[in-house]
Amino acid sequence: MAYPAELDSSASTGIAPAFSPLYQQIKGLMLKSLQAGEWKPGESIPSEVELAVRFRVSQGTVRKAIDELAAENLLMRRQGKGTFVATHAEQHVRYRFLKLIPDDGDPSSEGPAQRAFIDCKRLRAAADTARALGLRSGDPILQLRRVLSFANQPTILEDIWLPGGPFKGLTAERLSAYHGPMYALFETEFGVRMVRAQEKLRAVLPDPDQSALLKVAQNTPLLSVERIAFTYDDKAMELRRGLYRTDKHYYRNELN
Amino acid sequence: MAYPAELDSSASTGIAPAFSPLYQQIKGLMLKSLQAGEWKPGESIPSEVELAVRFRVSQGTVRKAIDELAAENLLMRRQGKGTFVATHAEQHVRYRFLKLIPDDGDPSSEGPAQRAFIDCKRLRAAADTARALGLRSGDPILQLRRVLSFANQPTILEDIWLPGGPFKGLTAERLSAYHGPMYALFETEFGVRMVRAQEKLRAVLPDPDQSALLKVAQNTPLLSVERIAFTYDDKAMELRRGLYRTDKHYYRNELN
DNA sequence: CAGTGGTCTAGACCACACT
DNA sequence: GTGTGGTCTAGACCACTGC
Repeated sequence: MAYPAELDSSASTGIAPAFSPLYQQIKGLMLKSLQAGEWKPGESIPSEVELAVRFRVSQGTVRKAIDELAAENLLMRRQGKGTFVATHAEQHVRYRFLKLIPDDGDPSSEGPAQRAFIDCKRLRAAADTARALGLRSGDPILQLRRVLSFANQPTILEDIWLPGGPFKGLTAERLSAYHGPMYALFETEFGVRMVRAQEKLRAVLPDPDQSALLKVAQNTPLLSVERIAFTYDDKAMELRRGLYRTDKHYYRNELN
Repeated sequence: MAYPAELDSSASTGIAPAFSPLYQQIKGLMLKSLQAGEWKPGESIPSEVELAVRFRVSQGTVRKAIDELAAENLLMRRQGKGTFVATHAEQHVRYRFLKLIPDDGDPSSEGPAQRAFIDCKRLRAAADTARALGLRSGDPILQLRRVLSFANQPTILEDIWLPGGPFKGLTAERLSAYHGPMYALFETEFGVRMVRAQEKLRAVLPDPDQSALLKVAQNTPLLSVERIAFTYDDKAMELRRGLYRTDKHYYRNELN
């Protein structure tokens, strides 16, 4: 269990010493362990004292590294139990990235979403899709389309694009068979953990296909939500275009 | 400079001891100082060592309190200079709550917004407005309407409701004369600092008035953004309904 | 009880800004 | 140089969990 101890001696680089605190370097090493799958979603990581020994620093320094990773929702601390790798499979963080809330404000009032997969095909990336995912035009990708219904009303229409490589073997059947958040399945089946995402929102009108699938009139304004989701290494691993009905729901955002 | 030292002795309450760490209590005291205006936006607060002496705790404990306040954007730390009360008047935090970004992604490309105040009247709060602001129906409130234009194109139509009491003396003239973010004026002129806000987003169609003011067709889908903004004590101090054009801009959101 | 994370302290030293 | 925030350490003790 000896460790490379590749901590920045801050010499020999010559140009741009760029002071990096110890705890940042520890954080980087821990990120590597997460990324490499040494610590898997839902599992506990070694205790603070163990890590302090391993990295040859004080417990306080390890602590500060963990603090930051916890603040970024990569780790979860539980007093008395340990520190755990965050996961999309837990009850109370499910749908962490879904900000659409029913008007009454209680997400549990309408029960879980009903999901219907309309489509799942493999094809070659178009230019814009490729760019968004950091691929090259023509690279193999996977395209999904699904409808989410709440209280038996179609509410969300989503088109999803995934890079073909990491998601080899993903089929409509496996998606339909899986109960729980899609990102939880990505974690367990493909080792892809979505860590962070950015969304671009617009108000749009649906095209005929879309209005039919959502069962709304064509002049119904809908919320367009384009999401790019990133993994540990800040690599884009999913492009998603959602169309949200907002007559009985709203998109909630907190500003700080 | 003696201090009340009203730190939780954690006795005598009887029911629910509810352990509260020292740094949380310090944080609470500092919040009071902010709220009371002892430390004003833009100014520096006492140094960590001074505060440690004042509160009779170690510097590390003060530090942790400040850390949390800084994480909530109430304070700003600047190494070598000091810790400052956050403000909406600074260049690099201007429009912190405005998430509408031009399609090219560069908020500075189109220069500052042109503002035009359409309306400013005092009236009595309707039931729903009153509830949102924590007032009673009929309480005096102030209603504003303005249009923000980017690159000479009307882009945002906003209706704003403010409680009459704290904003006594606010007029259309003062608003028009002031150059800079509206929230910065609130800070300097009325001692109201907006700290946090929540927004509800929907896709809607404009009514005739709205479409005329934004110079768009009536069947143009628009992004409706309803915001409630809060001050230090988590008291709602502003209700704002915005209509955003999203043909050349998008609403950007980061998910963590 | 032992093991975990959480708090608090005191002191040394570093990086940065101003003068 | 002085004063500020930032890092790192070592140790003591507290709160929570589960055996």
